[in-house]
Amino acid sequence: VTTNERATILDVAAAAGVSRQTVTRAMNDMGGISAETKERVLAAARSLSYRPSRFGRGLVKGGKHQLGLVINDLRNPYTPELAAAVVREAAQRGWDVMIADVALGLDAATMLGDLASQVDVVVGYLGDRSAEVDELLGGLPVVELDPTGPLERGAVLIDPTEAVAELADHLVAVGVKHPVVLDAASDDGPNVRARIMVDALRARGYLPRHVTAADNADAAAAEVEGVLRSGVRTDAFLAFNDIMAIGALQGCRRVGVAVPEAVRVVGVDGLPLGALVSPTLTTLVVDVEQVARHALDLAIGMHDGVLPHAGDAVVRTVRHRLLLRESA
Amino acid sequence: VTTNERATILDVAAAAGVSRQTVTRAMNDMGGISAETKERVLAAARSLSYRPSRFGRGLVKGGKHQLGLVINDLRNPYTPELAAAVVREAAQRGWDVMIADVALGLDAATMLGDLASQVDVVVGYLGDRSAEVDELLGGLPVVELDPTGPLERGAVLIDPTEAVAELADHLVAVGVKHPVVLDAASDDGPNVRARIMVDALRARGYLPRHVTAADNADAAAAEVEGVLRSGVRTDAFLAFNDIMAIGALQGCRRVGVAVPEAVRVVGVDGLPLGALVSPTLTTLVVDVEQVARHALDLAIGMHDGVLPHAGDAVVRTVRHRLLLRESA
DNA sequence: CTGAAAGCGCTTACAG
DNA sequence: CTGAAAGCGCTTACAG
Repeated sequence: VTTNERATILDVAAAAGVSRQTVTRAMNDMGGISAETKERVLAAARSLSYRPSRFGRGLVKGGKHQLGLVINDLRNPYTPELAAAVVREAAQRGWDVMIADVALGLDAATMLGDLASQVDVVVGYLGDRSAEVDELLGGLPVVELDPTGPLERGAVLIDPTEAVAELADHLVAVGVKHPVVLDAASDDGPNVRARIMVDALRARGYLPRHVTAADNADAAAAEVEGVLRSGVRTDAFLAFNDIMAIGALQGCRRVGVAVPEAVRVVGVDGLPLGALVSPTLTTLVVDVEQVARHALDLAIGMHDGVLPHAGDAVVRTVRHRLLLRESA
Repeated sequence: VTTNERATILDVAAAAGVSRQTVTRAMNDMGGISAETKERVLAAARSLSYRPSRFGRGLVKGGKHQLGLVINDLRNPYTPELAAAVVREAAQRGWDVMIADVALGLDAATMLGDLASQVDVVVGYLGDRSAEVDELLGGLPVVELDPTGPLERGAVLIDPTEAVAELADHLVAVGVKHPVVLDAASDDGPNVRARIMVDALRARGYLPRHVTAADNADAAAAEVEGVLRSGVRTDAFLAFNDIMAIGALQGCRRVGVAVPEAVRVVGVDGLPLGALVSPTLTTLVVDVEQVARHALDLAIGMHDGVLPHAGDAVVRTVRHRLLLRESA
């Protein structure tokens, strides 16, 4: 029988002239089967391109748990750091992870709904989709990473407050007078992190400027170049993240301004990349391993019913850490 | 009935006092059900934390196809570029992708065997695991990316030959006299790509040195520093990849050697990162989108039986492209 | 609008 | 060493 359909265990059994459970024994190296029969069955399986259905098998054997990781763009250097940490942490606990990259230009709602039907829990950056997520994910345990909206479910907060305070003290100590906060442009006004920076600087007597650029190195470089050429005195840039900080480094270079001598530059994230540029980048490091650990703790806890996964939010907090390198 | 087991459709049916297919109707927004009943069922489902089994559903509905992506380390900057391209390409064709990172320190054999039972095809970097893969993956269609061993299955080759020739011509044109090939250290001797570089240089009358360092920026920087301080005349480094090239840039900086004036540096991969360093990095770009497209073509072709997936190797080739920037 | 029956593809006891 | 039966959790016709 040559059809376009995928072969099933019964097809193999028929082709080999045995029963289905003999096929199971052969396919799964189970013993209780003669070498000769086994060979015949495997040959039949091969010739039919037979592969056990993961659904049939999963239904009876249970299958491994699957975690859905929602991310925003794998090409944003921070993302793979986080994804790698989640994948590793999950693997250690015997969970598989399935990645949905929402920045793919495909319909995000469809992707999430689709993911929901494949996995047991969801972890990730929901951003402004946070609201619609509950419907799409239909009661699935969800752990939101660094949520921007209200806390309605499991969440891992990433809190820069203390590291920013430490950074501000450092800037005071090295004599910075005119810092600028270089924020990522957003429709909703200043990002929380930028506000925290501004507040910390104000608390120390500064009158920081707040400028914005698109969240990439080129735009940041252009903005920094503009600020430096504008004639307004500036001796430090606190960037929204490392990529923008690296753009700031480029901007300084173009204008011929020395970092850190004339202008100091600080990023956020702690990407390995920051150690590869020159001058090396001072930054507020996120411990992604810790983020991943908390996320998995919460997700699995909710999945197992140890933690509530509706109503009250269960929250863990990870704090940034100031890493002084050459640029500030 | 409060047990630790996961609720099934029958539990919900019982709790709501309806039949199982009424539960199906409620859960799947199917109509043919009164608003009142639906609400009662959904409430029961909620209170039992009921979620349809993906196996039960998949068995009858078929489920989306899943592609297993085997990669070596998400934190290696090239990897997420590739992974993002594969995820996007797969999403466009309606396939889900599941990632197995073999560099996780977990048992690779277990991971692969595990992956095999979850997916319909496998795509990825098998490296020296290539040999054992057939057993682990049990007849699954496999597309190997940039294989190092013999071609035994689907494969996407990434061929630098032409770009290296072009690069060598360029080096001649700009007056390079003493190029060094900076290879990634390996137990099996020089990498193929390094050999191609050496050959191309020799063909143009050079007597290139071949040095090695561990495949990371720090090791490359140290090696380059050593070469430069050794007194042996050197005016170009052809690195195994961009990360090592960026290390070479650091090495030159430490010794106080100007790039590209005194020494030229070239990488391979075409990472976005190369545009962020100073000087910007000349490199041999891999078109990861194209790699992903070919990989999916082959994988899906093999899966659908259009392409053979045993015996003859089905191969596609992607060529590097020389991208001249500041460093060479 | 609701329910009884059949079946998706597999594995796990249980017989022989 | 091999096979007949039951069942995993769901959905899809088919009746009513």
